[in-house]
Amino acid sequence: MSLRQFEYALAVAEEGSVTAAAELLHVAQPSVSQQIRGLERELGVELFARTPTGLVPTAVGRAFLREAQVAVNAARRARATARAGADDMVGELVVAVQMGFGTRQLPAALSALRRRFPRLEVTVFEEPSSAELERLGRRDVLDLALMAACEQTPADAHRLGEEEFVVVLGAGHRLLAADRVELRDLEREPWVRFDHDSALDGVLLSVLRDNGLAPATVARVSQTATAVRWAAHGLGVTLVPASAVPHDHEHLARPVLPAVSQPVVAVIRSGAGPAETALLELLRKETWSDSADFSPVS
Amino acid sequence: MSLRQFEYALAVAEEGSVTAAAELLHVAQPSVSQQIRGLERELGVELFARTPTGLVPTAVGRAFLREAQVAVNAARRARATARAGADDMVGELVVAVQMGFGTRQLPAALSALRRRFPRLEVTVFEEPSSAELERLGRRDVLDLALMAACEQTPADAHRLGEEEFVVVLGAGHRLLAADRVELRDLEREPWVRFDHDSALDGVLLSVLRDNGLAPATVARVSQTATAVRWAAHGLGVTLVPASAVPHDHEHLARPVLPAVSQPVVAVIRSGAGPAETALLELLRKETWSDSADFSPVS
DNA sequence: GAGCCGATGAGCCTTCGTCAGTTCGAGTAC
DNA sequence: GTACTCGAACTGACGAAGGCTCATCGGCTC
Repeated sequence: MSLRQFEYALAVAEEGSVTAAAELLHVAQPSVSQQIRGLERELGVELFARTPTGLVPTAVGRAFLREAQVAVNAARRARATARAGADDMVGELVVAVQMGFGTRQLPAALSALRRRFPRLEVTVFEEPSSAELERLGRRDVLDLALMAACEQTPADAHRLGEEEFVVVLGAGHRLLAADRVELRDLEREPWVRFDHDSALDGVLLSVLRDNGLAPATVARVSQTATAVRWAAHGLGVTLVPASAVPHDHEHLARPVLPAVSQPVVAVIRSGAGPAETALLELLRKETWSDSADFSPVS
Repeated sequence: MSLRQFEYALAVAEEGSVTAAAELLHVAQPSVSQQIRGLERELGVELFARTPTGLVPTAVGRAFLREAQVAVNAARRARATARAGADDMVGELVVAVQMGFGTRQLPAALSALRRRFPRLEVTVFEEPSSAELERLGRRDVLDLALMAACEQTPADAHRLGEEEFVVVLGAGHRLLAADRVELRDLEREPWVRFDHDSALDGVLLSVLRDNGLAPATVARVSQTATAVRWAAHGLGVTLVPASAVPHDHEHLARPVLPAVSQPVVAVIRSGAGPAETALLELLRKETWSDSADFSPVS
């Protein structure tokens, strides 16, 4: 697969035909046709249905093209970033956070950090997958990564505590009467889940499987704030790290039985400066694993 | 640029040398060296510094590699999505939302939609840029897109209303005493901004420029929930669509003078089914442009 | 001096493009 | 109903460009 193939396929989807796409791309029509065929052959699926008037994306083609668009956009940003030069990077702290983790702890630590380093500038990436964070960390392109520990976590990772998972229910939900929710009581509930292959969706699948359950999916989202908001609206229930629940939704969140939690670690860049090490210390000082807060309130 | 070059560069960053990366990639060492050189030549920048013991990413190289990793990850997901087949797509509604827009309206509309179509499953993408949403819409890979109107908005877009922007201040901030905030009073404030090239960052820059101001950047984030939370913590101030502010943070939000707002439109897929058209009608019924809510509360 | 590293040049193989032509389906005229 | 035309995608041949390996060189460290 190549970016060229992605660009050709996206052009075909947009223009509706190979011929029109070829004109747009300033290549001959057989070139586009061959690239599309080659891509379909490599993947073993039909991305487009052939009609007498042109090509139409299939359902799997559309799903594919959404990701292809992400790849092409990232490549364009990569080029723009490189061309803009390194001037933007001076004095910057680059932090990546696994989605939903440290949602309260990180801003508190950064506030304190800013008092020590008033000119500091922070860029934060919120990643869906701890595997991707591990990869970014290994490639030394981050200053600090905050993630759930997993089998690829390097030995020099700094353990911060535990992040407890809670289920968020809709306002008026019958299970809000109890302090905690038994997982089996969620058997027939529809779920607001996270994107395919994301770590948070993996946690949900793993937890449900261990309790002999299967999720009925009502929605897939990419951000924890969205999942919590949609669950609060009653679209379904969702399982998220406790710190991802805003204060005004805490009354809709309940710990689950059996309890679900994950160890949280920070990985700091080799050769890190004073700001990174100070942030690490400030994160250590934060409170982790605060499930005791999730009792019913008046 | 190609995915192959991205993979080679990421491998070099991870392994620390061309030779080790070549072994990992099962190609000869000159192949990796040439690909890296070709990439640097094409971009006109040095992504790696040469040392006697190997290559080390430069600051611009690290920024580049972060985006390269996003591209490679998206390509991997594209392949996995295609190979998994179309079975996952049956009965699914794919919605893309421009970051920060319709944050309250969409879940309310989806709740009502679910009452009419109980088996409906929704996937939502939250995109940073209206240009990317336009592109996805033109490529017919979405069922419904919700975004700020711009010059590329197609003529058949459905106008829903206005999204008013508000500034979020830290608890105890001096400007909270007033009903509204004059932009010029924010002259020396540090800003929690959004990612480079994102639409929300574009709005901020445009608004400040029009008022003769320049932002002092304290942080860059990708999600509106994060920006609001960090502003509430006092890390800086942030400018977001009003609907992105959760209820428990409304007391920290103020409309700005001169007022900032953007028209919100929905674009529906050609040949859309009953669920899509019903969602559109439900979105029309929601309340847009609710800045009157943002007065001080006891 | 030995070993490790990246870079260079030559040669070979693969990929991508164009060109010419073919096939197929839809629409139109008779 | 048949024949013709048009527009589209696909196929095969050929040439150019890209990517790979192999051999080698230069620089640095120990």
